[in-house]
Amino acid sequence: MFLKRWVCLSKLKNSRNTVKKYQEYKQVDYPQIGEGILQYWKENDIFNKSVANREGAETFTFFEGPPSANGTPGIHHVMARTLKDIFCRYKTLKGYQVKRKGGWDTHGLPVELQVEKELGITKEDIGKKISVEEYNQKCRETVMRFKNEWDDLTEKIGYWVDLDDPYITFDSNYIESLWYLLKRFYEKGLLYKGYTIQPFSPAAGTGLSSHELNQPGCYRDVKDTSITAQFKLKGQENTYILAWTTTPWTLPSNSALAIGENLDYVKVKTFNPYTYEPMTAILAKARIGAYFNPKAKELALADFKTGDKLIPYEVVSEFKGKDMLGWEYEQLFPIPGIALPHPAFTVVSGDYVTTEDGTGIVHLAKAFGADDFRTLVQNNVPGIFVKDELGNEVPVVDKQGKFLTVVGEYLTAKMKEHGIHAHKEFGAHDFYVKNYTNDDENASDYKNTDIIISIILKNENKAFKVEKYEHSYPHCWRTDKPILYYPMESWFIKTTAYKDRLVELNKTINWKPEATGTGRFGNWLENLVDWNLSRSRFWGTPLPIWRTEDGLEEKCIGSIAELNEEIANSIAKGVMKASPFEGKELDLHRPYVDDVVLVSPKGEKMFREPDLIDVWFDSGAMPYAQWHYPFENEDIFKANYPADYIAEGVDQTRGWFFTLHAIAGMLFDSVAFKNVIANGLVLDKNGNKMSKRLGNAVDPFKTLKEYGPDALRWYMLSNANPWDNLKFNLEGVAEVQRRFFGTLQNTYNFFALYANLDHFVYDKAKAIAVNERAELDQWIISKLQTLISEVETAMDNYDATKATRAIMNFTVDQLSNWYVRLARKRFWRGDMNKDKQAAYETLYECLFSLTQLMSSFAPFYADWLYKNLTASTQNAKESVHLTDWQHSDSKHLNQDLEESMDLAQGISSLVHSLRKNPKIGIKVRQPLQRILIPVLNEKTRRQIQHVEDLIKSEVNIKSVEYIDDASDVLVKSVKPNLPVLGKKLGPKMRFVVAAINSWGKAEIAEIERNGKISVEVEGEKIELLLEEVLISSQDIPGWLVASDQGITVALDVTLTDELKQEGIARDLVNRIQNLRKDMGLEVQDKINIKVAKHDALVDAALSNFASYIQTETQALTLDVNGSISEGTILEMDEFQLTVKVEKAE
RNA sequence: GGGCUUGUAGCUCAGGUGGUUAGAGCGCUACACUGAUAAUGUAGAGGUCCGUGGUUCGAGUCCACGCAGGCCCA
Repeated sequence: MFLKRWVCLSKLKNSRNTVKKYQEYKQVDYPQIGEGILQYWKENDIFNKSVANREGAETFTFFEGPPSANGTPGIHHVMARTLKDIFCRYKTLKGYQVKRKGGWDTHGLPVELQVEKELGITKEDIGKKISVEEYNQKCRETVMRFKNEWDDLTEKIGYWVDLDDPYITFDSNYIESLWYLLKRFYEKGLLYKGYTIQPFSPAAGTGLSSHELNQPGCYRDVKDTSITAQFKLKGQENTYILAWTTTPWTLPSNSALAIGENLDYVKVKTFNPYTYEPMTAILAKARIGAYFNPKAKELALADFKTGDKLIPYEVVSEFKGKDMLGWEYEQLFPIPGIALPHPAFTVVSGDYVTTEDGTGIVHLAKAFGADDFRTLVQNNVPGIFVKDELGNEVPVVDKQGKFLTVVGEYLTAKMKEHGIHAHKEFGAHDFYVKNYTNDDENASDYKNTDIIISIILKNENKAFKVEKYEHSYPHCWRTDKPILYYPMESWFIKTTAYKDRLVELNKTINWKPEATGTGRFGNWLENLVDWNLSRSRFWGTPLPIWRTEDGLEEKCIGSIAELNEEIANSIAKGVMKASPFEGKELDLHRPYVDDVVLVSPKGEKMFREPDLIDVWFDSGAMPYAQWHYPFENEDIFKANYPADYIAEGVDQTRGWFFTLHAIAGMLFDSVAFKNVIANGLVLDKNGNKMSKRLGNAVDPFKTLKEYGPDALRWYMLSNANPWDNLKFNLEGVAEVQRRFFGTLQNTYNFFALYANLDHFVYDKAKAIAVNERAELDQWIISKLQTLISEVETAMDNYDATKATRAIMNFTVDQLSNWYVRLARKRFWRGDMNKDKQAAYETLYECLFSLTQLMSSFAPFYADWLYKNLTASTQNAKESVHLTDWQHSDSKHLNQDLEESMDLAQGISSLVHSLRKNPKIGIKVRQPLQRILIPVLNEKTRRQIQHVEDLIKSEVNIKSVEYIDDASDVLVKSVKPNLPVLGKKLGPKMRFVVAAINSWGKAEIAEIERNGKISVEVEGEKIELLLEEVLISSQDIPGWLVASDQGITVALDVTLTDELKQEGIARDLVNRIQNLRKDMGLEVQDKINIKVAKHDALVDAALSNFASYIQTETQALTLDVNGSISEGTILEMDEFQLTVKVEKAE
């Protein structure tokens, strides 16, 4: 239905015979408006024009954070994409050229996992059951599977971005740019190979991703042997630091202890509970209760006898953690051949140390914990490693989860020494750290490595407490065995080297909300660790580093040309027979790059490091790679770097936001973006995360079909700040549609209806000057100027919520509810005259301005309305999106008038409220004589007088009277001006306030007369000045009074005969209008009225107000007769009236 | 476990620098309007401002500690 109208509208422009210049709509179908306008944009190439129009203008740069098209888009993508869109549209209106290149994120684990699932394979099968070539081909197909859905959504929600020429991260040109950047890192010495502690499954022989570790059921409660070990302080007799661990097998690898600098620690004199040797223990003060029985507190140390159950203890000193820094202790397991130089075996600081459990002192083993590793690296403390056959440093536990021989021999010797017997004979190669051998744990005398270590420590006076401890520990989802944290080789970008600069650059970025920049992102930068680039996968950007087998020679390739040169060289030297790219399209992915074997300067074969790089590097490099910089488009790149604006979900803080920032800061010494909005999540209406599994996900396509794009966008922006989570509720979308779009549409229809009747067509050149228009017109125009600057300020500050709310408030409350309602009669009464023209022009100008103000947020509806309004306008722009931003015109701003109108609105509201008072109950149609307004200053009186007529007609009263100081009916009240008095009086406030509140007429008169008054408080005299109190009028004796916000109004409720007559006349008009409507008369039809005589009052009303009744009802005659045949009986409030209404011929 | 964040009416949200009676929209109740009419208006009811302690003459607002939800990281 709408489409037909749309066609009509398009024809309208060319049809000279059409009477209606402004299309009227009985109903609007918002989804169809969306579709119709989208079609119009496509046919007329509006998006491209909006960019091309600004050729040569200053650029506003936006970077698109690439989504991945391997899944269907959800409702939260509408949020993210809307947010991106609005500022680009706004800046375009403001005159900037805004190029927006779309992009696709195509690599990474999610794609690979999806393909594995679909093919029913695991990572191990790749290269065996399926070739890497086939597998990657499958990934390439999968990753763009839902591109059409994405493009469809992008268009339907009106996100203007270049979808025809997007950047794609798997593209060879894109990868070439990545290689260029990687090489720059490499040349600066910022790309290096090192270790990182990662979850590792010895049973499966593979590392595990954090994704795999977060699978449900991976963390399980298990009982492990826990030890509180004693680390003997060097040079002190029998003094031990206590440290607790749930992984005793890591104790031989201990090389430092960590404390919390601000925690309190104590030295406690006591006895070892296993050997009963006297000792001094060091632990956190807060943990005393966990290690010592309070019942033993009263016991004397001297009374202790070997074997006593209760062990006495005595705190002998107390100190802060930072006092312990640098303390040295003896190695717990002095295994022959494993010694370490200073500062090994010392106390260091760890910010993660708590007193929640353990001793408040944490044992550190560099190879087996990420925190441990980081802390020891930061403190330059070496870890326990031994050299393998190749001379590489390896941990004392191998990749099968078994202690190396050197430890195994030590442990077997200790077992013999202490006579420890187990369920089997232990050889030097039998010490598996977790039960990876599947020994029967129920076998008699079963002992695992942890238990054997415990016994040795107990016997050697090195264990203070050994017990089973239940905790949650991750397990491998494939083998069900507990995982180990184990050092794995990895390539890193040395972000720590640029930490300070990155922090500094971040301070120049405008974050919305600010806290994300200073807090979440700022803290992340402050605690920066090197960026682990390596991923052991198949589908991704290969690391362009080739190495000789001994690792002594290395090459980093920075371009395709360089690669080809090296290949040629390799072929020339006879290492390779032919290039793997010979005769086919260049593809830098695996497996082809792995087939490239280069040759080193020394003539050695060089193989590519098998790692892929973190996909976040792909997207973080988009400012450069999207333009294939530096190989192409250097000029475009330079004009569009850094970005003025980006927006993504807050979950990207450590993802895209960081990688953009790191690459820009480290290689270009620049920020990558100047303004950023980190938007929150879209939750369901109950605040739960949306998920397809739970079935609470909202389908964006369905929602668009039902509500159209504009209401959806508007709702998302206006309901809450985008950086807060949004509880998405369809009822909210419906509300926005009803309240905002519905009201606006009604206002437009009202305009169109009457404009067409009056043949009004807006012509800017002929418009009446604003200062010659009615007060009401000047007021709404002034309000409009205020609105324009509000929207502008909000948008310049990246605050779309404020902008949309301001527009909504203006449209609904000011324009529709106040302006149109009060000006209504001007539109329908009489023939075209200057006042009427001014009303049309004013309303038109407001609507027209609104189309531009709202166009960024509701691009379809705004353009549709714009086109309706400009269908008859000469030389109108094709689209509101091609217009130039209107600026707030200060000469139309009238603060005084706006204040007047506020008073009018406030006073009207008070009178309405009085009329509704149950004691009075006089409806608005019944005129009343007067209201009384106390005014304490001239300004207020003048401002009210200004809008007196409005008030009178709005609340149907005859006159407004003012009472002031001169009048003795005025009763004033006084209250303290707290902010002013508070500063002056401080604690004495209470008494002074009480005094002021007790004041009567006399005191108020005194302070008004003298400008000051003296009060006695607690025997002290205090002088109060006039400006320290607030005087208002709140009561008029004998009148019905209402007051609010400093305005007081009294209503005269006396009904004279004349007022009653007018009330009757108005009632009659009302009933006759209903009759007219029932009879199906047109607005312009004339009638004749006959009324039966009733009583003196009614008859008088009819004769006195005859002309009023006739004008209002368009009656040519009004006869009052004794009786009427076939009349209609009208139900008046208190009586019945017989009338006969006939259409006049 | 850590960092950040949110908590105000049944629901969604406003509430610069502390100030007397904490606001709006929706919903609800009542009324009005009936020539914007599948529209509209007005009024009313509805609140231990998550809790506890503290600072202050005075705390929704500032501080501390909790509780509950969320995101990210371990």
